[in-house]
Amino acid sequence: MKTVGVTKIKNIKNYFGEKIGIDIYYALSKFVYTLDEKETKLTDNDGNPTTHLKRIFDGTKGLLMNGIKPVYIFYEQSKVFSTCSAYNSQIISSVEINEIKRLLTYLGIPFVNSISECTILLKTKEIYGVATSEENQKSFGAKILLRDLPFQEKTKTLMTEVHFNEVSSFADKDQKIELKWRQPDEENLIKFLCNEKQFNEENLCKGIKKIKESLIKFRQTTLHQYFKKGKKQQMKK
DNA sequence: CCTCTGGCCTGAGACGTG
DNA sequence: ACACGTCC
DNA sequence: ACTTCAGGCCAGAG
Repeated sequence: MKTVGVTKIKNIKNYFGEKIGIDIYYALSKFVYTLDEKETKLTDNDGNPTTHLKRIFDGTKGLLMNGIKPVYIFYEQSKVFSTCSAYNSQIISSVEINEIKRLLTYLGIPFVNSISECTILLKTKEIYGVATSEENQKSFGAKILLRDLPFQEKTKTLMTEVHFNEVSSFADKDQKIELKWRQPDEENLIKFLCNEKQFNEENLCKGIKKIKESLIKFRQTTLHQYFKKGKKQQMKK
């Protein structure tokens, strides 16, 4: 499919403190697909896959370390056109989805459970843009699609935005959803990932430490961020 | 002679270690 | 730099 | 809408 939107490439540094929505299937797509193809599948002791948990933990860590605040968008996979369909020939099971929600809760990362909530977040400028497939852009109500997200903690410096004029979803003006990014719940993370899912505790704690350091960085620059936002709003007028 | 852009094609993870 | 093994 | 995304390569334009 040909891109209808206008593409802009920006340095990741420009997104510091930015809140963005991420289609959960978009976040999972590549990683789950390629890893599950391999012989060395990642599983817990019962043989249940754990690739989805590793992806979301590592990916979220990477985003936070790059200064981006994610909110994950959950929805019925059949509700929209085949999101990332080539990768997602496999349907992510509801068990895995619920495990991811549990993980996000312990991580202190917000998520919403429907496309309409995503639309509200965009309408109220609670989030800047959404990472999803181009097919879903209109129904999500996203004028800005995000690409090349830094799910890894290193190497990436550039991120792509695709701007669109049209959306097909509209939210009620009065509705508002408040998002909160909390401190990770270390105890429950260890219980869940290490005791139940056989993650290496040392590695996990290192990861949690990096997430906490990122959150401190956010707090330190709150004032700067506030100023930046004000400036942006002025420019729009 | 360049630099840049766009179209076409292709392959598909992240990270640490040696 | 590159190739390879691990991650769970 | 109905096989995606992103990066590399190369031809053609400016």
